[in-house]
Amino acid sequence: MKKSAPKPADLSAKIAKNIRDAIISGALIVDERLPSEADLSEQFNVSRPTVREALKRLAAQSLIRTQRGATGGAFVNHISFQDAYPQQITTSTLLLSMNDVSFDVACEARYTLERACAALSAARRTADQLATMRTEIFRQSQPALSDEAFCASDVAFHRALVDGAGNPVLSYQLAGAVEAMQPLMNMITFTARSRAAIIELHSQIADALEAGNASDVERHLTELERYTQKLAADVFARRKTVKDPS
Amino acid sequence: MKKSAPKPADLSAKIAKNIRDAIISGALIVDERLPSEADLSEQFNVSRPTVREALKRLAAQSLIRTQRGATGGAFVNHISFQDAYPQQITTSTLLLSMNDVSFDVACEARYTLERACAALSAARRTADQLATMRTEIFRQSQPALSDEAFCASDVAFHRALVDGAGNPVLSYQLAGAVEAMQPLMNMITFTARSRAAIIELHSQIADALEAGNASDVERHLTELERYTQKLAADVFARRKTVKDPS
DNA sequence: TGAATGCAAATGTCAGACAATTTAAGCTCA
DNA sequence: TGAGCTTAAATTGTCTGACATTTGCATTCA
Repeated sequence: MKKSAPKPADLSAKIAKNIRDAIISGALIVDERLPSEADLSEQFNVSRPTVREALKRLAAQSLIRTQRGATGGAFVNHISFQDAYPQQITTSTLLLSMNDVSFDVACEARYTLERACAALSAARRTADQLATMRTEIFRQSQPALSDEAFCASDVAFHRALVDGAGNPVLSYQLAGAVEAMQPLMNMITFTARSRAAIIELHSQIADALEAGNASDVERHLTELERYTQKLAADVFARRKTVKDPS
Repeated sequence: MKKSAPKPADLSAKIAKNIRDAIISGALIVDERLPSEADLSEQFNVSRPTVREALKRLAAQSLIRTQRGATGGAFVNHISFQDAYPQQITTSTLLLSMNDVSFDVACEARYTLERACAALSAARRTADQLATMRTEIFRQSQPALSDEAFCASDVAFHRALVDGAGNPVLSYQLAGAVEAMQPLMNMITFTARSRAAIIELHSQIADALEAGNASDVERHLTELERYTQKLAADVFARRKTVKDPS
C-alpha cells in the first residue's frame, strides 16, 4: 500500500529529517556537536548550501543552535519549557486565526483546561504566585488602563493560576490555550462596569485559592467563562447590527 | 534597558522574522504567493541562498509551502490542526526527555487534562468515537500484542476519548500531553495481569461514556492514573535493585 | 610570565550557473 | 475548428567556488 502523500521530498528536507530523527531517538545527545557543514555535505553527498538549508530548518524548530568560530558548529539544543513557550503560542494563535475557531470553542477549551488546574493549584500555589495574582488584580483596577493592557494583565493573572499547579507540563500545554485567546479577547471593549465584574471574580478566585478551596475556584472560573462569553456575544451582536442594519 | 540576549541575528533569521511577522499580523493572507526568491533577494538586498535559508526556516514551521514550476513559488500555508499535531508532539516529546520530567509529573499532567475532557466527552462523544474505543479495547485484549503495540493502542483509545469532547482546540493541546507520554510508557513491561486490569478500566470508562456519566468517567480515569503510576513505580524500583544491589 | 599576533577552522554570505519542474502559449495537422 | 504536440518561460532545487567574519589556540616576543 502506498502512503497517501509520498512526496519526493527535497534533499534538504530529507537531511533535516535524518538529523531530527537522530536527535529524537537519542543517537545525538544534548550539547553534542554535529559534524561540520563540509563533513555533512560529504556524508550525505550534497552541496554545502543544501546542508545549510537543512540545518536552518532544524534551527527554526530550536533543535540545534549554531556558533561561529574555530570551535563552533551546530550543537544539539537543550529545549527548555521556557524556550518552547513562544513557538507554542505562535502556533496556537495562528491555528485559531486560520481555522475559524469560534470564540466560544476557544473559550471553552481555555476554561476547561484552567478548571483542570484548579484543584492542584488550590493545594500547591506558592505565596509568590498568589501575590502575583493580587498584583494583577490591583493593576486591573486602574481606570487609566487600556483595553489591551487589561487583557495582558488578565493573561498574567491566569498564567499565575496555572503555574500554581506546580506542574511544568501543564503550564506549557496551557500557555498555548491561554495566550492564544488574547487576540480574540482584544476585540472586546471592556467598560468600567464589565471590568468591575471581572475583577470581582478574579478576587473571589484568588480568595478561594488562598483558602485552598478547589471547588470554589472551579465555580468562579465557570462564572468567569459564562461572563466572558456573554461579553463576546454582545460584541458580535452589536457588530452584526452595525454591519447589517436590517 | 538592554534585552538579555540581543544576539546579532543572522540575515536569514532576520528575513524569516520579517516574513513571519507579516504572516502573523495578517499582511500576508493564506494562499497568497510570496515574491519569487529572486525578487526577495533584491528587496532585502541579500543573495538568493540567504533568502532560501530564510524560507526553509518558515517551511520548517509549516508557515509556507513551496511549489516548483512556472506558477510556483512560496505560498502562505493554511495551518490545520491536523498539520500541527506532529510538531506539537515532537516538541512535547523532546521537552519531556530533555528536562528530567519525572514519570509522575507527566502522568499527572496527562490525566488532569483528560479528566477535564470527561464531562464534555460524556455529553458529546459520537457513536463513531465510542466504537473506536471499543475496537482499541478489543485489540488490547489480544495476547500476542507487543508492549509497544499495546501502548500505541492505549494512546489511540485516549485520543478517541479526548476527541469525544468535540473541541478541536482541546484535542490539539492534549495530543502533545498524551502522545509525548508514549516513550515513557514504553518503558513499562505489561504483564498479562496488568493488561487485564487496564482493559477492565478502559471498559468501565467506555461504559460510563456511553451512559453519559461524567463523574464515573473521571473516577475511573483517576483509578487508571493511580494504577499506571504504581506500574511505573514498580519498574523503577526493580531497575534500582538491579543497578544498585546493596 | 603575559600579552600581542597570527593561524586555522568553522559558519555566514555572495555570485553565477545549471538542472528539474510546471504552466501556458504557440504551432501543427487532421 | 479543435485536439495534440512542442517549445518557451518562470520558478524552485542544487552545485561550485570564493570570500568575509568570528573565534579559539598556539606561537612569539617583550
